[in-house]
Amino acid sequence: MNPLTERLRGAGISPTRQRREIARALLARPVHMTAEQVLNAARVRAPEISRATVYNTLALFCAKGLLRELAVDRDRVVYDSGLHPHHHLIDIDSGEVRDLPAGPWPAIDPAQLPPGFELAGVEVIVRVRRR
Amino acid sequence: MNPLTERLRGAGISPTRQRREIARALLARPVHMTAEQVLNAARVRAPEISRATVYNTLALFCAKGLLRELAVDRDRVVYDSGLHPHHHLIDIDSGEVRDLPAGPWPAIDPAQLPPGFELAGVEVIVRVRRR
DNA sequence: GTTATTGCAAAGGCTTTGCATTACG
DNA sequence: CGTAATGCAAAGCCTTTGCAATAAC
Repeated sequence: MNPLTERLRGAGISPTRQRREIARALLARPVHMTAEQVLNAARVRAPEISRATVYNTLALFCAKGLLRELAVDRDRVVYDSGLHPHHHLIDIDSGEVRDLPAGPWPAIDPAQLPPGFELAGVEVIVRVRRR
Repeated sequence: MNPLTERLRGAGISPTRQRREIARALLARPVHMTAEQVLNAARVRAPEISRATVYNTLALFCAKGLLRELAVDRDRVVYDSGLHPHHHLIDIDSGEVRDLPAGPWPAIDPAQLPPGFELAGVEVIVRVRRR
């Protein structure tokens, strides 16, 4: 039926009304959104949704691999629904995030890691400012 | 005289007692420290130093280019006194930060940036976990 | 009917602010 | 002396938590 609902089910997540609205805002296409933006977007169709539910759901989606959390800087966190390997270009003044193809940087060779560690992820952030 | 004091002067920073203690903790060698760690370290020799002063001073040192602020994740920020180009390896469980040589990643070609933007910095974070 | 999910409001943690006091040149 | 820096406590912001009400299966 609804592909988003199926995606939630596939990830082992009960597709409640609130979660479906959050998924609609976030998972329909690759986007970068703050928690507040997600709340506002979800409230368009589900006005009663609470901050707590948004935060719970964002953490749940991250844990299930539907989202990535991206620490833009000390006080900006965005949730990224682009699942393909990619990096980020960030306007340091506005906080706007844009995707970069993962191409320019080689993958990490796991053998180069310190002994006893395994790779959990690589994050590349290119910060720019308007000239 | 004192090389750290001279460095502060060279950066256009009045070397007050508190700032000298913060510089001693942070700038004497390349380290990664949280604001709280800086406060504790500075209080060893300047017990009256306040959180507000530490935060003010960290922001000042960053603005003057003596430090870089590194957003490890949503709730971990460290200040990095390593000034040479380098990237970071982070234990996602402990938050421990280690430097990586900048080598494996080529420098960004400024011509590749979107028009109207200039490069402000590149951050590479390799996240690992204990196996 | 049970169990999971939600909403609310309060609590939390870290950072910033306002302002009087103190140190500095 | 005049300006800049500091300390304190309060305020802020975003996020999490506790718990009763609600919805899902």
